Amino acid sequence: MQNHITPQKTAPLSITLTDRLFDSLQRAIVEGEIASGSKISEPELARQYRVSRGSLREAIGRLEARKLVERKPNLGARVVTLSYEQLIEIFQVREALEGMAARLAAQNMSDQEISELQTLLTEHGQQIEEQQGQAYFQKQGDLDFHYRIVQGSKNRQLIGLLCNDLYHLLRMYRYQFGMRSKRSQQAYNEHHFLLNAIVARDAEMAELLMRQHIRSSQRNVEGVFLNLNSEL
Amino acid sequence: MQNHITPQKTAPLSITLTDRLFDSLQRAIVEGEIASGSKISEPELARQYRVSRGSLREAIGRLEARKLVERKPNLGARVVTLSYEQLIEIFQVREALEGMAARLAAQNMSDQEISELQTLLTEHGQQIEEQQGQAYFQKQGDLDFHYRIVQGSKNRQLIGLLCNDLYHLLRMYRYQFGMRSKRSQQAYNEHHFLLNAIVARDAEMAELLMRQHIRSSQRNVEGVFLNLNSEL
DNA sequence: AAACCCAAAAGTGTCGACACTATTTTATTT
DNA sequence: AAATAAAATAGTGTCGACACTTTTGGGTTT
Repeated sequence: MQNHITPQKTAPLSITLTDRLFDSLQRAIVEGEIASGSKISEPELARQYRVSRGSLREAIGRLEARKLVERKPNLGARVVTLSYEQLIEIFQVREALEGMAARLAAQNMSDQEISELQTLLTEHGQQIEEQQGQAYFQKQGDLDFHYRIVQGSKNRQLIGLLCNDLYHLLRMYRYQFGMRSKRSQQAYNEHHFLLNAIVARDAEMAELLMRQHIRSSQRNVEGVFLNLNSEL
Repeated sequence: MQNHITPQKTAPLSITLTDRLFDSLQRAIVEGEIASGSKISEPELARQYRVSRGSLREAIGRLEARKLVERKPNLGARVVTLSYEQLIEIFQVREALEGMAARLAAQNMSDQEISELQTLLTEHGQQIEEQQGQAYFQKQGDLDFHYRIVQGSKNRQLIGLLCNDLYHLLRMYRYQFGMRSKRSQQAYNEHHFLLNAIVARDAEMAELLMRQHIRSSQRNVEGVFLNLNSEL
């Protein structure tokens, strides 16, 4: 029984409701709209999003798989609570995975992709000179750069782990702790070294430099946290 | 408000149906009971397991998150098809993650845990001498050893990624391709070297040895596949 | 007033039914 | 008979309802 009054068949965007719900919720959680550590009430959220509980539960299930919420049987789901310890854990995993990604990228990126990455990095350099202090673009730029290298690894397991699982958690930390680093110039330099290694197809060196880069970023975060604590 | 009459509070057997379903399906898929690459019919499976489709769908959702099945909107879910390329990808991720795990384990394992691991390894050595060729126990032993080191890293992100995501996929390959390695003696030696590094609390060396160990295992698998192809 | 118990309310887990989409089968045209 | 179109079938996506569990609130006892 096809309804011949609905001509919007043109949009095979049959993206499922659960998908959209998942995206919305993920964004809301990452950006702190739904407070970290808060309990998630299924009936309430279902009303709020005008959606049945069934679909909502499937979306929450995915959020759980991405470690954005924790669920206990018969008790419900809570948004994860961020901790300094967990952030360090994430940095350690990133160091391992992105180090490998850089190694593989040095082997597997196409010349085309590499030259695009060079262009991107040049733009970043200009932005840093022009607008000193505006950390917003830098953060985005940093993410872009890392993102491309991960893609360049051509390892789909790796890509999935980093882009689907870890990066969202990391973005959540950035939003909620508002980490504004003053090391954009330093980070830019490190990106440059790393890219040089990739251009030279030096996999070993690429991994080394990526790991140093991430450790450096980690130390920066550690410093911020120490300062924060000393201010209390 | 302690209830001194209900001591069985210790056993919260309220494990949800979806949980059990997920476990059953995961086992069935990993062990090949549900053929790799085959389509999953929700109504059929629901009848088979005497369960409603709703619960089944939640379980399938989790399987998807663990990359054991792939789902396309309105088309349904299929068990992932294993490929040589994907197996190599998994080895690369393992090398990165378990390398880091070994590094952290060298720093964070308790003396108690280390000595237990030494005991375990000694048992493995005896088993190898006693029953040459019985690769079953060796495989299990290898998994035990790696499992403990990952736990020893004390990094919950890392533990989750390896034990919940990757290891099941890896077990699936083992079941379906029946990889029986003839290098149990070699693997045992490598485990021993690695453990020595951990005993010495040499994190750098532990990571290096773990990575070599996994690469060695990877080369073994590559060899098996090449032989397989030359036999066709 | 604090601790305990019990009933009411709210929340989660599970189910069956309906709506819409994709596939297969049947019917029609050339 | 092959190709196309239409109808029937099967499958997935979404929903509302019921069952069971946990929490809440009020009433009783010490």
